Amino acid sequence: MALPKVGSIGEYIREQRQQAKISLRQLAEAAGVSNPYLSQIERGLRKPSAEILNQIAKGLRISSQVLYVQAGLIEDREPPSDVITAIRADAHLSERQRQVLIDIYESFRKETRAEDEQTSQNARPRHASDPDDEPLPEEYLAALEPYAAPSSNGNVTQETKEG
Amino acid sequence: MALPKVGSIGEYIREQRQQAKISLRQLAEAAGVSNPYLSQIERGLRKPSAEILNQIAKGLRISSQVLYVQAGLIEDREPPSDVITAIRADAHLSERQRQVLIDIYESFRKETRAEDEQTSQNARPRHASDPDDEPLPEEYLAALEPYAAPSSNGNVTQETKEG
DNA sequence: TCGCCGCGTTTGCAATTGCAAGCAGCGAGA
DNA sequence: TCTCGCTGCTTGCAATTGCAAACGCGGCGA
Repeated sequence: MALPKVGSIGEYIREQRQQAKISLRQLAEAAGVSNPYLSQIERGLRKPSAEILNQIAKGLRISSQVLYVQAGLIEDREPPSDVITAIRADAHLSERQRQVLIDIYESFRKETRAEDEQTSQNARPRHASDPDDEPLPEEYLAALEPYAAPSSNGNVTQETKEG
Repeated sequence: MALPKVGSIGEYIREQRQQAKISLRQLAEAAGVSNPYLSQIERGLRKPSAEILNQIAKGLRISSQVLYVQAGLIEDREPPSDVITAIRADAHLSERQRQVLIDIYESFRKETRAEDEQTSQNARPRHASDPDDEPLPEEYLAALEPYAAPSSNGNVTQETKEG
């Protein structure tokens, strides 16, 4: 249902606000938005941006994702079921880390499949480049480098930093 | 502050787009936004609304949540990642492979968290006696051994995100 | 040498967001 | 009665979004 239901997001916010027994102005201040604007949002006259939505969610102490779903900004809670999807959906990982994990995983899959190549239905090729003939390049080992250190150093060194 | 890094969302989109090997115009059409607007978004000149972000996510075939987190629209205090759940649920992996993947993943998480730690006090405090802090023992490297084939090409594509 | 096509970018402009200021209604206390 | 203080709502207005049109650049075939 693509239908944004712009109105319903406002109703939902109002419901939540009244359930929390706080006034429009209180929520507005807690959320850091102006009172009139919140009023218009609740009545469906304005379509708040995600930033505002996020602040309102904070003011209401509810998950912003719930609000986003209500607003139609997130399709639905689609929990990633398989490993690769989960890795891809993990926002905590850097792009490189993601790639390393995926490639290692795929290599593992291949290794296992070679051992018992009877259960391979569930396997699904993810990339156009099927890494069938390439072992893990040293890039991956480089990514693992911090862990290859002898046990004299127990700390993890960052590979990339941004600032 | 959460330091939204509004610019980084554009870079991220551009990265994803180039990784998918599609042109700006193609993505724009797939996402249903205008080409110039997408151009401005990618260069950080415009801050796209969540609606646009959602459409771009669809065009890129990636999770919109990831984009929202990148845009700072969702606090990344998300539920503990489904990556581990997915790994544990994967019947094709051996127990040792599973352990390797999980440990690598957790180490990655730790690195990233160490970077984020300045901005969010929500990060889990880590003590030195925390058993999770151990580096990967050589056992894990042994598990990776078959892939450690020393290819003579020292070609590591190092992507510096920004300077 | 043209013309054509695709790439990303720049340039105005309509539409919209989001806010400050102000308005009307209601209950409490003097 | 008047006056606070609170509720939510209406009204302009600056700032921003998002787009259509047009631009410069480079490659390719006639």
